Amino acid sequence: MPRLLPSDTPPSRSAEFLDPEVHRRLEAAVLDVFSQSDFHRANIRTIAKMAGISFTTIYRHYGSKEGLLFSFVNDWLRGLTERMADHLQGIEDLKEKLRKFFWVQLDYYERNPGVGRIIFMTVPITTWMGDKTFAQDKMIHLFLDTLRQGQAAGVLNSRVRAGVLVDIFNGMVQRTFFMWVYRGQNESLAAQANVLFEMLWRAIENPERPA
Amino acid sequence: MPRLLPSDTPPSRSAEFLDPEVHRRLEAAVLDVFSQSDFHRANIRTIAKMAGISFTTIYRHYGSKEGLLFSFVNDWLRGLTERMADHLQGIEDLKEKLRKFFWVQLDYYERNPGVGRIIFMTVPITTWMGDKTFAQDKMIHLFLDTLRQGQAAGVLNSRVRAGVLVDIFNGMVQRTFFMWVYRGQNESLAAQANVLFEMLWRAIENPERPA
Amino acid sequence: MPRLLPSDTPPSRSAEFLDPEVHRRLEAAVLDVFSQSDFHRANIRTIAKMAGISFTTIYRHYGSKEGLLFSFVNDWLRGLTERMADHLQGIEDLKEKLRKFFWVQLDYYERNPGVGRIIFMTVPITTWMGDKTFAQDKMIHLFLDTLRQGQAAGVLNSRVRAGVLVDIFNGMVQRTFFMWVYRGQNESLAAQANVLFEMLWRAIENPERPA
Amino acid sequence: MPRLLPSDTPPSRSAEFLDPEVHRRLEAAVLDVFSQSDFHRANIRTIAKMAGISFTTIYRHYGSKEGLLFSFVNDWLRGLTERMADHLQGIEDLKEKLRKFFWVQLDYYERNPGVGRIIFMTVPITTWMGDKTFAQDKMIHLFLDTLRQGQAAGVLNSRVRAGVLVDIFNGMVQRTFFMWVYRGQNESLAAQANVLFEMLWRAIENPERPA
DNA sequence: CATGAATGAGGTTTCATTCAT
DNA sequence: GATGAATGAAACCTCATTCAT
Repeated sequence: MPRLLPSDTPPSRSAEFLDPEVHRRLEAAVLDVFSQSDFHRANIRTIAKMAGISFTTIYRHYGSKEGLLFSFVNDWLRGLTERMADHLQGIEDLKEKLRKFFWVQLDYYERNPGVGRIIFMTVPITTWMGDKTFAQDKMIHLFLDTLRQGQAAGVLNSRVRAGVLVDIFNGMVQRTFFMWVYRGQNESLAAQANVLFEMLWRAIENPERPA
Repeated sequence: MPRLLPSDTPPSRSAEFLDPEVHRRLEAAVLDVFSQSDFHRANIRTIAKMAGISFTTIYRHYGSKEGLLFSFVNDWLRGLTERMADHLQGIEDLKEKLRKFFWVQLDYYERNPGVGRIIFMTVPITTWMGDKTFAQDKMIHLFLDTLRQGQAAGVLNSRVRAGVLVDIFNGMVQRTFFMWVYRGQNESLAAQANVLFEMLWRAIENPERPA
Repeated sequence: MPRLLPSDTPPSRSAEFLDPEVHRRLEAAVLDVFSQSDFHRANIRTIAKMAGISFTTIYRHYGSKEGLLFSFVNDWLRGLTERMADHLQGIEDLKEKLRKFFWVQLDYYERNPGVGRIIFMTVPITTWMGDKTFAQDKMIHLFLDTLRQGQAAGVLNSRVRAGVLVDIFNGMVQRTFFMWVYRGQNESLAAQANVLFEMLWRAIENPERPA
Repeated sequence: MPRLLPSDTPPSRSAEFLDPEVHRRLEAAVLDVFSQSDFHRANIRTIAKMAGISFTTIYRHYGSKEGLLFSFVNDWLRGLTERMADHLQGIEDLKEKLRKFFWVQLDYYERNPGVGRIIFMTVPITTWMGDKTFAQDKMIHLFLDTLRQGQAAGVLNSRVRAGVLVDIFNGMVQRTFFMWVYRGQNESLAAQANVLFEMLWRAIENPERPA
């Protein structure tokens, strides 16, 4: 069964030696605090107290407030990426692949709204740009390859770079998640995946392709 | 000719009585500092020095760091909204209207990349949610009405709420702007408007409509 | 009839040209604010508002917060001095003179507790030392002469400088006033004058004098 | 030998955990700054610099400018009280007890003129009234009891409350100290104790007592 | 190693005082 | 001359980060 919860994945970076139980408590605290308050309002001492450790310990393991957040976000996104890879297995059809790609993301953020809030809402994008691993997002690269193949095969619109197709996808994920939160998280997010994906698909498919 | 530069629009809030020249310098400083650094790194004292005024004066007029930023962003967005209204005049065709809507935004942010950086990149979305005027964005409401009419007329996809169409539009604007900056602001942003809009259009148009 | 109320005396310094009615309101405000709060907590803007004038006007007339206070305290003390001179007239006996001297002060501060609070309680002594007129207190000089005559005549203790006798007198006035306020201003201050003065008298009279 | 210098007594309040050496430097700085300038002119940052610590540390330990001053004044006065208790031991005669009481104070303030300046000159009395420990001055209470016993025994004037006798004493101490400073701290203050005390004694002794 | 104390930066607030109208 | 805006200083407060034990 695929990994869903962040704590199922081992910590990255220097956190290797943090006691697993402590690591779990710290993760919960990070998720809670950073998802509830803007990055600059989030207080490391509060996080430390919630995790039952001293804030100095956090510093020794993660170096800085950003380091702490980046480490956990990487864990979380790795979890998402692994699940994505797992889900994409055995799907041959490009459209179905992309549909799945879209659905897995919405489903993940619906199950982990705190993670979504952190990535899309409480932390400014420029902060992510300071994270080296941000640019190396494996998921994106896998996705890009798929899209390029689709363009080469004439299925997808090839008038634009594949990156643009990614942008459309991601813009949709981000905006959809944000508005879902903004409007109160009422309906299911994943349940909207199909109708949204169909629109997305029409956006990126090759308009000249013979139907 | 339409208003393009932020300073062309009168200040909002309590800034009414700030000397126009000082207001212009302050605007330049706010634009500079907030677009270069994350919100929490932006330093009010630096802004005051750049604007050649005392930082107490800023506080008396704007009340807080957020107040300062919100005030100018409101000015800027009002400028964008006015320009938008100006440009949309006389366009009857729905598709052309939406195309214009998309283009004006990309063009605006290309000309005012600092404003775009502030709105989309350096300030977390949750901070904007604290701004009362954020939700009252007139531009969005105008846009929503147009989209609803399009749905009613069977031109646009009516399986989703009009809000979703807005989300797709805005997600595209935001993501496109961000990636444009991220990739170095090389090509013209507005120049991509048409090809991107065509994709957008296919995403939102009514798929069952007889062609 | 002797001058009792501060406003009966004309303003000093540069305040000559302040409208008499404004001057009266300003005096009331100064008395109120400086007697209720420590010097550094007293707020010039509050005073100005209470007096119905702009704080800038105060600055033009009095130059500074200290200048404002000094000016009125001088007016008030001049009133006390004049009344003192008035009362001492026609008293030949040294002891009766000193008794009167003591009584007039207690009586004055009982009637003008705000003035007493300002002089003895809310303003640090060092602040008074910055007031040129402080050292030139005419009342003290008149008093000193009287005491010196008493020493020369063998009536008062001449083992100490006359200044010391003044200190004992003033220390008693100040401490008595302060404790009267501290204990709630219950009994009459002037009513205690006689019993206190008798003690004072025994302190300063020449112990070797044949009874 | 009795404790004389302020730093010989342990710190009060939250300062328990301040490094002793730092505490000593801070005490010196507080003594210096607050004795030279009026309370409202005293600058915490200057004090911090002089003490070689960060001004945040001062705030964490003392909470406010007043808290800082109150803490040290309490230390100092505790030192005086202890020395007083030490000196009064073994004195049976009331007059000698009071003489000692007077002398110890003058001697203390002569050795610690900065403390005297702070208590009597640079800080307004009303500020002390905000200090809870001000009213609980143990020294005063010890003294009061002694005076009451003297009144009961018919040695001291019992026409006035014992509190009045304290007032006379304290008024004399305060005024004597102030004028000593005002006149340039030339002669020894303690050396004047005896002649002043004899005057004081005549003021408070029972005038009807058979000699 | 883990911890709490100290630090420095900077947001916020209040005011006496000065500037410009 | 009278006024309000602007200034600069400093108290106050919080926090990320570093230091020392």
